[in-house]
Amino acid sequence: MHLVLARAPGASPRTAPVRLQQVSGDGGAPQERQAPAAGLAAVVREMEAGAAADGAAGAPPRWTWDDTNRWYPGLLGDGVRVDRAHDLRLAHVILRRSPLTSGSRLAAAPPGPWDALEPAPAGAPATAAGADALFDLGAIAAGPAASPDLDPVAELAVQQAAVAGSADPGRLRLLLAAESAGALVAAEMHHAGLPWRADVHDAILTERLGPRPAEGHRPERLEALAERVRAALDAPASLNPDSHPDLLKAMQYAGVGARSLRKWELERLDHPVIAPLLEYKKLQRLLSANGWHWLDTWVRGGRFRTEYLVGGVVTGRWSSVGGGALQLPKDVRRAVVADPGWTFVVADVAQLEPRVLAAMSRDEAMAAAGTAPGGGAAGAAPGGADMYAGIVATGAVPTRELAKVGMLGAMYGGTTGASAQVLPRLARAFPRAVALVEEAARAGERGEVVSTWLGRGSPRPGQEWDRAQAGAYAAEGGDGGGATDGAGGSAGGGAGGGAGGEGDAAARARSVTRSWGRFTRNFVVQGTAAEWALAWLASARRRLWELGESGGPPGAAPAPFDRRPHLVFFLHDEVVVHAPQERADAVAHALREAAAEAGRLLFGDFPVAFPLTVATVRSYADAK
DNA sequence: ATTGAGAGCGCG
DNA sequence: AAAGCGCGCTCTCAAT
Repeated sequence: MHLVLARAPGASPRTAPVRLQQVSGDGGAPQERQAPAAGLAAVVREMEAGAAADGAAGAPPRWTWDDTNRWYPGLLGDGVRVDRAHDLRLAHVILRRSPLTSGSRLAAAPPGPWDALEPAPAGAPATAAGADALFDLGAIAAGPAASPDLDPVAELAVQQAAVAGSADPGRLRLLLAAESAGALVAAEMHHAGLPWRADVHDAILTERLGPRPAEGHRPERLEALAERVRAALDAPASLNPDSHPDLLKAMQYAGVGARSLRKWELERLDHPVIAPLLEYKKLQRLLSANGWHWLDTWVRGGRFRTEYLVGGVVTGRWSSVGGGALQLPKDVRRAVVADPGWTFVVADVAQLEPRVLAAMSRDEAMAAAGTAPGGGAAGAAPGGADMYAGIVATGAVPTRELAKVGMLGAMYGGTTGASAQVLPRLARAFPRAVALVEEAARAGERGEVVSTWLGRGSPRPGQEWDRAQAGAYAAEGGDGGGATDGAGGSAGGGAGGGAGGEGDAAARARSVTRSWGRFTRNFVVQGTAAEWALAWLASARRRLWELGESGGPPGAAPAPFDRRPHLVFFLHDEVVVHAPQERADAVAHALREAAAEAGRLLFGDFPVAFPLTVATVRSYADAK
């Protein structure tokens, strides 16, 4: 049963009463009640509790709202958790683009307000500086409420019709439920925050950079390295190592022979400047990306809070804005320390993407390589913890390293080097898996849309692709026609190709075409892996809650998680759970069960394993 | 002063 | 070791 939340008209959006409209499946008129804004949490709490008390008879409502972040943070602030949700904004994006719903009224309609809806922020950033950073990036809508002409009940009906009339309602229902559960998880993780010891972080910085300098000055270790770089190049004190053009010129003058300043390129050179320069770059990176300024901006009250953008990547992966949360360097993770009496349970999936590829292509030989005892049964994770070793065991390739680069090449579209060399052997051993990614690439090259396992559609190629195709036979270089770039933003990156010579046009077209093929090739795998991860998250969230409360005094975690294990971090194929120490084993078990459930939800009884590596640690850095 | 690009590196 | 996918973020520099 869907329970649709909307603001009643009048007053300010913050204080207006809330309409709760109960939409049953039979198409009848919704039953409605109202709650004062301040009393919403109590109503929700009561309905959730009532459903739980009813047992199997009363399933909890599916809370249906325009954007989870417009409603749920306030409920969490009042200590209220909900079991299920339907996020209309996220669902709309999926249904708009899915090939499974291409004939629906939703997909046929011109872009409307639901397409224009920007994601709402989950909560106030730690500082004004943080707020500026968020809004400057423009990724987050600052407005407190969606536009009033949004009718969530009507939108829900349109969405339900699109699903019911689709080519595969079951998959779409699963996808939409998983996406919405992800939105709940994201809001809850923002609410809880990632435990962060500012004092430990500061100690890391001081140890590596020297004491925190005055504003506008380099830390002493960094300044010393800059001086060594200048000395090795015979460069004046005015040389700023952060200025690439200047540094490159100085290196040229000194005969270093560097073409760029990339790390791996510098590493192959032999010159006295290389060692201090690499060290300088490393420390400068630490300072600028995760230094004291980062600490001041993003950590408050012992927690780091970022803004997760569910579905922020076209493939369905999450992105984040604020603090570079999904790029936390390994060595900085030492500052992620569990509260006293609590611990972290860190779990990640071994080789998620190739396993997903094996399952979606129904390649039993490849799936077996991920379950065979030959695949390193030594680890704590049961069931073929190392798929690459399993591939070696089949005899397809001689070494683990080749198995790995070969599979990555197959999934990314590698055309050179070792990965291309072993591709034929992988294709012979695992014909179905390789055929699936090859077909996705060909479809993309033809300009077609491809789909994940559950039905998330890839974006259509943009104007760059169109222009390249046109340019291939007519190198006139006119102004590329206005490319209707569907709602939701484009994925196409890339350089705007200028008008070039005729001979280049064909080559450029080939390059653009193949580039899009690599994108669609990877889309089906990365996107399906993201779906598996969503299902894992959703299942883990429910199982963790069902573990119940621990005894003893509440910890530092905020309600409703103050006595409960809860998710605090998610990184594509990895989760971190913050848990009372004595619950660690139960949490680990719940995460493994959730992984198995995710596999069943997506792939039924197809025999593919998703083994986890699980570690119980005080600091995140100790997990790997 | 603000904006946009390119380069580079962190993560999966 | 460096081709091939997806991101966020910082720094500098040129253009506005």
